[in-house]
Amino acid sequence: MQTKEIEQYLESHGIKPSYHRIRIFLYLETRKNHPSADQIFQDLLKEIPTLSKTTVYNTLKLFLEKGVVIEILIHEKETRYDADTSMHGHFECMNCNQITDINMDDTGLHFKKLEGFKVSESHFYFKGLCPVCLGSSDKRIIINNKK
Amino acid sequence: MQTKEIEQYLESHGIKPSYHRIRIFLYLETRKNHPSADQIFQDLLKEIPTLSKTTVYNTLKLFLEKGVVIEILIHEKETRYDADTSMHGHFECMNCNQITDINMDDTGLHFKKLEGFKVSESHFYFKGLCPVCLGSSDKRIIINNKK
DNA sequence: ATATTTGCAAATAATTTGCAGTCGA
DNA sequence: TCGACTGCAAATTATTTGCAAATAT
Repeated sequence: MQTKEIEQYLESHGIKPSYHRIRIFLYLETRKNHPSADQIFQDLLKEIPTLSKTTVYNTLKLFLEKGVVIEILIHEKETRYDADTSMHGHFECMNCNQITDINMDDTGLHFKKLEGFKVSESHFYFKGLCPVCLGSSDKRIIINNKK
Repeated sequence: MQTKEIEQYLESHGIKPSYHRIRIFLYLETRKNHPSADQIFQDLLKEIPTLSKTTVYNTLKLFLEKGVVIEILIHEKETRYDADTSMHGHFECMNCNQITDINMDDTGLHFKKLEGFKVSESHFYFKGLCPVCLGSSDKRIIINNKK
């Protein structure tokens, strides 16, 4: 997305497109790295030295309320964020902690409506070892990196 | 499960069945209420006044490592625990915060293996309103209780 | 000029850790 | 007796809050 598009996208969701908001959304949009609030803060701080962590938290909270990002509750310690709000799953590598998008069609996953419930969010995630860490010839990193 | 069975179950998973460990496992087993560490602590404190929260945390960590409980990462604030380690989903009501087990067969959910990944855990959860809160004639509680 | 956005510093809350006392085989 | 289990208190860490300063319309 271009900056112009992001402005429109945010506005269409009732978010005034301030400079910091655009930059944070752009970050999520382009990196697609499912970062924590702190990762966003640390990375953007290099480019925007005046940025404060409170603003990151404020912005993420607003984005969440307005539905332009979703929370990924996959890591015990910290919430991760995703600007892709379409239905998809996630995989967290227990070795490198990278989070990968999982296309639902690829998994063949589907489910019917839950009787009697009003479902507003559906999430699914997996944990294990990603192809990169699996393929590593040095298996020690898998053991040593254990949290 | 009887206390005797729990002792055997814990031992078979490499856990020495101390009094507190048995009581905590029994709590999870019988209530099936997907509690937080604090909920377990508060409830058991009434019956075991000498219990400390550290012991609850220690025990849950051990249970997790030994695979007799799973973590439910569905609530942003706190980790919930489940002694049912079989594959099943969860539903968190955004009104009453109750967590309900979802039988995978009921949802028709299934998925094929993820190519190239070594999957050791699969989780899925839903959020929305449960039948009880949906059926309530006083809709205000749904609005007022909003976190 | 007026409402919104930002940011510092302090507060909160879940969880972890260090360490000493206690208990059970 | 000896190592495992327990628990207090302090530390850590992610997140939130109060409020004042900066900014935008």
